[in-house]
Parts: sequence; C-alpha cells; structure tokens
Amino acid sequence: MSRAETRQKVFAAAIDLIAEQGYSATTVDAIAERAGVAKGTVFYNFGSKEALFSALLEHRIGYLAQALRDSAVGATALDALDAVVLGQLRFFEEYGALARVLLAEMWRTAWQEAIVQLREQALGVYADVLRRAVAEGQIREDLDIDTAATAVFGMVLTVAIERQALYPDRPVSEVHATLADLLHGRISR
Amino acid sequence: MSRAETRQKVFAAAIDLIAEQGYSATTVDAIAERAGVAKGTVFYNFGSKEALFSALLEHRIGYLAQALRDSAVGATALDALDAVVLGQLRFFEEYGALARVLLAEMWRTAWQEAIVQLREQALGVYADVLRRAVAEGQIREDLDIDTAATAVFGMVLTVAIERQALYPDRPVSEVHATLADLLHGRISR
DNA sequence: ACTTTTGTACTGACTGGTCAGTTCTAAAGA
DNA sequence: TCTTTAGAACTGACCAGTCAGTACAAAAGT
Repeated sequence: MSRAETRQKVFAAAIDLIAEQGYSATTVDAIAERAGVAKGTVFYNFGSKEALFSALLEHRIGYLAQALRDSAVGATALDALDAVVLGQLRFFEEYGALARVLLAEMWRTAWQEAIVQLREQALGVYADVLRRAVAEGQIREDLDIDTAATAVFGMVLTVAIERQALYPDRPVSEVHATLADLLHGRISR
Repeated sequence: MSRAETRQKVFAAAIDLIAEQGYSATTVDAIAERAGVAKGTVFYNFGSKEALFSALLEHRIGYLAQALRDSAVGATALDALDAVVLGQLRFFEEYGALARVLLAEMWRTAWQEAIVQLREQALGVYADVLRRAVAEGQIREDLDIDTAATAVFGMVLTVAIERQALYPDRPVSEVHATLADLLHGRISR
C-alpha cells in the first residue's frame, strides 16, 4: 500500500470521528482502528495528532475552495452567486462531516493556518462574486463585502448541516430555492 | 456565598474556557480555578462535568430565547425580523463565548435536550416572525419557514462570531445594516 | 546467481502523564 | 443544627507519543 493511500484512509477515518465527537474527544487509537491501520502508522505518517488534523483541514479546505470556484459561473453575477450557494450545498451533501468539523473548529485559534486558508480561498469565492456584482451594477456599492460573504457562507453551512441532521431526504434543490429566495429579497413581495 | 452565586461563577468560568478550548479539552480543575472555587464545590453543585455543561447550556439558551422574544417587536413583521436580528447580534456581543460554544456543540448528539430547547425556543422566535409576515402578506406563502429560520439564525451567529474574533471594534449597527440589506433583497438595486 | 545492504512503510506493546470523579477533614455561614 | 464550601490527597481509566523490531523491495556488491 502506498503512503498516499494510507494517508487518505486515515483522513477519512479521522474526519468522520472528529465530526461525531469533536477533536479532543477523538483518540488516535480510534482513528487508527477505523482506518484499519496500526496506531504507530498514524504517527509515522503525520508526526502528531495535531499535525494530522492540520493536514486534514488544509486538504479538505482546498477541495471545498476548488468546488466553489468551479461553481462560480453564471450569465450575471447574481446567477453566479446562486450557483456558488448550490455548489456549497452539493459539496457538503457529499462531505457532510467536514461541514460539522468546520463549524465546530472554524473559530478555534489552534488552527489559524487552515482558517486563513478557508477565509482566503473559500470565502474569497463569495467575495469575488459579490465584487463582480458591484462591477456589473447589480449590487449597492457600499455593501460590506467581507461581512456579506461570511454571512452567506455561514448561512449555507448551517442549513447544510441541519438538512443532513434532520431532513436527509429533502432534495438539495428545495433548500437551494429557499436560500435563493432569501438572498434575492423575494421573500417580501 | 449563596449556592446560586457559586453556580453563576462556575457557569461564567466554564463557558469562557469551553469557548476557547472546546468541551473535552476543558478540565474541571481549570474551571474551578478560574471560578475561584474548590474542585469539590463544582462536583457538590453539579454532580458531574456533563451535568454542569447541560445545566449551563439550558440556562444560557433560555436567556438567549428571552432576549430574542423581547426583541421581536415592530410595526410590520419585517421590522420585527430586523429587530430580532439586531437582538441576536446584541446578545452575542455580550455573551460571545456562548456563540462559539453553540456553533461548536449545536449538532453534537450528546446535548440533545439543549438542542431541542434551542430549536423550539430561539429558532422558534424567527419562525414566529416569519409566520406573522406570511399572515400579513409580506412573504410568499410557500416559503419553507423552518429552513429560512435556521438560515437567518446561522447567518447571524456566524457573523457575530466573525465580528467578535476579527473586528471587535466595529459597531453592531453596521453589521446589522449589512444583514438587513441582505435579507430585504436591497443588495440588487 | 547470490548475498548483503539500504530505505521505506508499518506494527503494537509500553510509558509517562493527565484527568474525572471520590473521599476525607475542617471550617464557615445561616 | 444543617448546609455549603475549602482543600488536599488519592484512584483508576484513558491516551498521546515512543521505540524496538518486522516485512519487503530495490540496489549494490561479489
């Protein structure tokens, strides 16, 4: 088995367990067991529990950012905004455990590097789309773009987790429609 | 010192430490030390670390729900919605540690009772306001009210934490204005 | 062909420390 | 008197990290 395969197996086991129990409640023994690997292998590959989690976060955040970038297309900037929201919902439908880990650990000072990466790369996609909307004249110039980007990201993250936890059978498209309505002010009509 | 006072001191110490480090990384010894209380006192008052945290969550969620209910006033339902958002921002300005704990532990199955309470009481205020808006004809009848309530709550929660962590000097009113713009669709104009 | 060496990936028992929870005595308050 | 708190010593389970050793393959030496 190649080193890369081992690392992927450990990542998969770790993200599931940490999503369920949180970082410090999750033991390296449990991660190793779920990954089908000896405990020593985890330390051989990552050096420490903390380094394992850092590497895991950075890897998955890179994935998320890529998925959002790939979604950010549309005739108008507001179409692109909808598309990014849908892309985020779809991503977390597949990687639901990451959503819970992000929510729980996103503001912990321990993982600063990963958080910076999240803000620059993932939130950056929202900020770019909002800036494009300003350039196209679809959005007021004085909107606080960083706050708005965080707001939309947090909104989608929360709803994605709620859907996964409470209504796993509801189609993503329905949830997306509700969020699009909220964002476009189509509620008040 | 009365028992109630002791409990409040322990609550205050616990919420701060748990917000910083997470539940399982926080030791009872540390809580007792920060509270200026003997370790035995914590167990005398709460019985266990878990019971302490349950009581803490329920107490604070009750507070939050009360604050939201008190805010939910306005000539129109949409005014009331804005007011609740502002109320939530203000509450988390004062109880910022709770915001981070809620975000981190909200979807953990371990604290089901508290989570049910949060959904019924706090999210319920948003749902009520949205239902009132439907009754007043300000909102489309087919909007998914539960999802929308969760979305707004999660949005405000995320932004409140970001503000506290990154821009503590920014006035709440500015953040509120941005969120109100988003919710009323005043972005596209 | 054959042995020996080198490097890489992995193993799992073991260690040293940590922490929730207990148990005691003594004291302070109401 | 009855309740509450302080403080300290203790237990036993649990856990991150270590380390000596295994397995195996690909050079390197002869």
